[in-house]
Amino acid sequence: MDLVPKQEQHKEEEEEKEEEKEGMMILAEHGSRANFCGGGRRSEIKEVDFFSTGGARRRNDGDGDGEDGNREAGALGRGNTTVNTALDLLTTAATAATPVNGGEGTAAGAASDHKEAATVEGELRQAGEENRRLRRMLDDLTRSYSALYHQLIQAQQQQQASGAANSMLPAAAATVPAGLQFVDPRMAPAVRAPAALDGGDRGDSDGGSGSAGEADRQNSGRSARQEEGSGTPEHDEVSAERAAEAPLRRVRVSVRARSEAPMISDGCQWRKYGQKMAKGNPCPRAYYRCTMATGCPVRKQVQRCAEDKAVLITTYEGTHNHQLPPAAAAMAKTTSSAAAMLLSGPAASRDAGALFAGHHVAAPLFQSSYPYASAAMGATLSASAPFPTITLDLTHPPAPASAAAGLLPHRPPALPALPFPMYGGFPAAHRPAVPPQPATVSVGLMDGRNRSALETMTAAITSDPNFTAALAAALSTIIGGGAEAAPRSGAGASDGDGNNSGSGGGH
DNA sequence: CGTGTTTGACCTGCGC
DNA sequence: GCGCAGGTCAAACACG
Repeated sequence: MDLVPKQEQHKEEEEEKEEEKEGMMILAEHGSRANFCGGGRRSEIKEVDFFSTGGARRRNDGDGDGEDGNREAGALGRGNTTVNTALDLLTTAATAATPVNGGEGTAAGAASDHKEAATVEGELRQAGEENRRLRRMLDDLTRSYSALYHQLIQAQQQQQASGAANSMLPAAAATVPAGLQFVDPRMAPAVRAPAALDGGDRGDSDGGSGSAGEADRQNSGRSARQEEGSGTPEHDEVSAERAAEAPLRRVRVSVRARSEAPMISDGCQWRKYGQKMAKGNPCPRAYYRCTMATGCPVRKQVQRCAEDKAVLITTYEGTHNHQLPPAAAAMAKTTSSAAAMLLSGPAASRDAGALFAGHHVAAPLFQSSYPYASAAMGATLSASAPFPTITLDLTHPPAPASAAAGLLPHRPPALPALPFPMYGGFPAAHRPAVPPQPATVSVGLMDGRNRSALETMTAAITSDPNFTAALAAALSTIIGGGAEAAPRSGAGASDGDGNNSGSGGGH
């Protein structure tokens, strides 16, 4: 009901944001304007909308080389796949804090604005150069990946040819190499699972109607349990089937990011429905459900990391049964891609579960199966969680994919901590190829605690070309697989801080 | 007054 | 069977 006016309001805010996006990165660098410690419940800056989709274009436009941002992003993809991995960081706070042109009229103010504009322009040029460098690096990585992939396929074919009669090999391993799974998750039995996370697909296919209830039943723990409780014979088959699918359906995507804000923004509207103290963590865990549509089963948990309270852990579960705003869709793409990577290797997932059960470590599954994705995205798999959970760690620059594959020479690991890594080269590329633990402390952003969430988040994402590369790779696994049409998944990142105008949640 | 948050109670699964 | 922990519900409360 209230969605319409709120959306309109949101639209207006977005327009304002559009105007201010250009300066976001610079603002982040300057840092001082972002106020993440708002006091009021409503006025507090709670969101870090780091998956908004328009800013890169603006920045690229500002680059002045006449190159369209979309084209730039398109270069990230290979062939016909256009993957816009541009990640924008913006906060409502920063937006609000950004001075609005006009109104002041004082000469000093005008001079100051002019000076700032010049500074911004310079920064934008630097950003443009950085973008070009990133693109080149991405191209290199992509080429290297393609070469390796083809080698893998050839090796696989040779293996199959030589060992065709050898039935000792597990079928999956013999026919679907991990790399292939990554490249084309559709070939894996669990392919539907990522689609399950991808609410957008369904929403597009059936308009999101009619499936909401089912999705809710599928994703609501309580409802699912109640449903499974009916033990009629004819339910047994279904139950068994559901039992088999349940783990896939319950896949969760967790996003770790440094943020002072109580929640990170993903463009979705959330309503808090519970809060619990989790064992082993002094910080409470908040439970949110999506309120963008009635009965949307998507839920998320927000909790601060026990080891580092500056790290915000957002876990998404479920499938949106409605259209998502661009920002949310972008985030959804990311998380659904991550889920796709996780689910495209069911055998690997099980292996990981067996190998790492109870240890809560990053399963090296991704290092083995998805060297690029894992190394680049910092994607880790937690086997200790009740459900398969893939974690996208944005708290520190992930290991370089190319380095992980031994494609690029290692560089000295120690680099001076830059105030804003985005403009300081690629610190991420200098990190060890394989992080020892997922919970390892950020290197490049080690001193980011004192920085605003915007700055750290921005740095975490934008400074890391491998992250975007991995996103491109991950998205490419979805694109063409039916998820491309409008990949929206239950991943959003955030927002909720109370500004949500909930339409009433799922009950 | 409508909407969202808080918070204690309740339910369920799991391990011992 | 019991206790613990995770997850959810819903009444009470707060806010605009």
